[in-house]
Amino acid sequence: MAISVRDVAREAGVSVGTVSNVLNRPQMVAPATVAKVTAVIEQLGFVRNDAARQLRAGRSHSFGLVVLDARNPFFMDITHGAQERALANGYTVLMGASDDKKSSESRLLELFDEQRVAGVLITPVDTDLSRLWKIRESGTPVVLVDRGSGDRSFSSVSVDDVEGGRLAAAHLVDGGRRRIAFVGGPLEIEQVAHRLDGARSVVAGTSDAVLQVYETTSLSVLEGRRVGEKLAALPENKRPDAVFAANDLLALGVLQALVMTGKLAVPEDIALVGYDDIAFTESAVVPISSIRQPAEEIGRTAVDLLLREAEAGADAVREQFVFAPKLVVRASSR
Amino acid sequence: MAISVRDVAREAGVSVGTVSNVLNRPQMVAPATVAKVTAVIEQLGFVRNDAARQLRAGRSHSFGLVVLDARNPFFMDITHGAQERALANGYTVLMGASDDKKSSESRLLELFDEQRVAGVLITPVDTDLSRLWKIRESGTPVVLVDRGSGDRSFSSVSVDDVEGGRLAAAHLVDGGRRRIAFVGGPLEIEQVAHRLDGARSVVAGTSDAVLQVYETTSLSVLEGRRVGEKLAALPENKRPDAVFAANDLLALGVLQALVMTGKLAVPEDIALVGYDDIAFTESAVVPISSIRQPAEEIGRTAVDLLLREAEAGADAVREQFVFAPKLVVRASSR
DNA sequence: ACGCAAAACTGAATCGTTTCAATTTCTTAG
DNA sequence: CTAAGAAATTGAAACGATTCAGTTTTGCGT
Repeated sequence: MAISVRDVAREAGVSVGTVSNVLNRPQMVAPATVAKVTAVIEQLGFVRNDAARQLRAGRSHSFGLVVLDARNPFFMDITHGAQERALANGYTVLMGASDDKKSSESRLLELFDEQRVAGVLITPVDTDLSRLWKIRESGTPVVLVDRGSGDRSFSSVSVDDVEGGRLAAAHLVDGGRRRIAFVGGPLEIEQVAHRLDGARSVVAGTSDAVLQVYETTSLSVLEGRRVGEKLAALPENKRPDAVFAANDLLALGVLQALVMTGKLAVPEDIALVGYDDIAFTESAVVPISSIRQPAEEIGRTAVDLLLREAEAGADAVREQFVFAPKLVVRASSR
Repeated sequence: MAISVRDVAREAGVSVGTVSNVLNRPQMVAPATVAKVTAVIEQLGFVRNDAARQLRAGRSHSFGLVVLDARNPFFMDITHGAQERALANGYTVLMGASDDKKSSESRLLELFDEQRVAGVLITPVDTDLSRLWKIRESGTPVVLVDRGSGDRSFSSVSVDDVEGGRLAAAHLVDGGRRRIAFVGGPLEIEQVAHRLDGARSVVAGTSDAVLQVYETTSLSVLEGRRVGEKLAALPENKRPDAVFAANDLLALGVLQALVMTGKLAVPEDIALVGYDDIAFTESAVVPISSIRQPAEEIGRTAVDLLLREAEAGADAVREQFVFAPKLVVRASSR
């Protein structure tokens, strides 16, 4: 049914080797032959069969990307950056979301393994990286995304989450807030834990501020709303005067809940700072202050590291990229 | 380097055919043999090479999905729905964004062609479907997403955009608005044109309402902001008293601009209705009324149609699914 | 015209899985 | 215990692009 190089070769009166050369190294083929073969390819509507190429090559020219949440704009931006850079280098990106579930993560890695991807970009669900070790041992480079590699055993592109937490908390404390609620979870997610650590360190450095943790089961708008409602129901003397949310979806949810109950004003009664600085924080009921991370840049850099490792082979140097987070102040904490 | 069925066969003391059978039709193999082979697979860490499978099968077990904008939550939701349904049927989804560009669309289709995808799901950039005809002729089923197939020549899953436009305009007119601005574009995008048509028909049915079109170059927050600023600068007698935006990103942008200039109140001075009902409209400065489309459902249904067509082969019946849009009223038009 | 190196081209072997006709082994009725 | 049929297993062929050692053609200096 489908046209193969063999058909093209026959029709053009050359050998399959020559057709392949026209496709892959045209400079090694006489111009006239290139023209003839190209014409036949066009005429017959020949399309390379990538499966056959990959089989022969032993590797695909795709990277696998595992993110935590495909519907979080932050990860979409990372994906976008990665895709752009990969495409520019002749690679394709297969993206999948783990939704915080180890099982989905495994399933995706399994899938990528079957595809013999040229490399894996991943924001791991937890700190257990044994699976990734195995993958790398089998010859597939791995780069950690939005997550540092504690012992530097993996290349990684991340943002200093402890510093981000510090920035957020310091901003709130400097603004006179004393009862700070940290909303985020699950705490197994390293990024969340680090942001909390950063905030804790700032609060600990004051004489009178306190920090209370409201752990969530996921980093979603819905979870944020749930916590927001709980906060709104608190008596004034127990109620926090500031909320630091571990990401913007949570912040958005908290804000929605506070605004809907109508009794509490942001930032007057409760100040609010989110994390990631996704596009939608800017147009929220009350524009939300946030900690900005260079999402697209993270994606691009991660692909760069992957390309470098793929080239260098097994003895590649691991590189750790750590971007600095930036506080963006908006009405929610002014 | 990598372990192949051959290695497994040798180690387990059986033939490659048997290993393959264990993998694909275990019920045809003696239980003891299944156990032995499975154990060896485990022990050796054998992972199927998907390229080889595909090559043999002639088709991959992936679907290709082309959306207009990967960063628009609406399309993310469609993707999510499609992915979910595909995975449940043992398929994988390759997603790519055309960003409204015919060239990117072509590039993606080319890529999918090389992968010999089992089917294509696409929201076409324009009305020229000739490329898709060719793809289908070559044996790959195609389903149009979020876009009807005028002549029913393709299976499609869409939402009645004309009706959606009508709902939005009727709501505004019923609310006493008379000078309605339609913000959206490019008008080549069929969905945008249809929404405009719907709105037009409603306005034409009144004696005194007028509709003015502000065409945008894309359906983004930035473009919305641009138009919003223009609107805000208009003298009161030329200024519309309502805006119908072709999607929520635009609506969000318009809202941002209006709120930022601080002179115009929504909905008092200008009412606003968006389209898609993405999650973020609810938490906007002023919660935005919108036309809801069942995004995930669209994705799921599209995959269903694809599966059905793939099974039926060339003589498959084309099916048109048209969902009804729903008006969701929020503060921006109350 | 001749020799020789460079350029162009050839085609069989290869990648790893699945399939299927052929063969071997197992069951069971008589 | 045997024959026939079922069940289990085998292994070579096929999928289609790429590679590379080997062969043919071209171009050039003398």
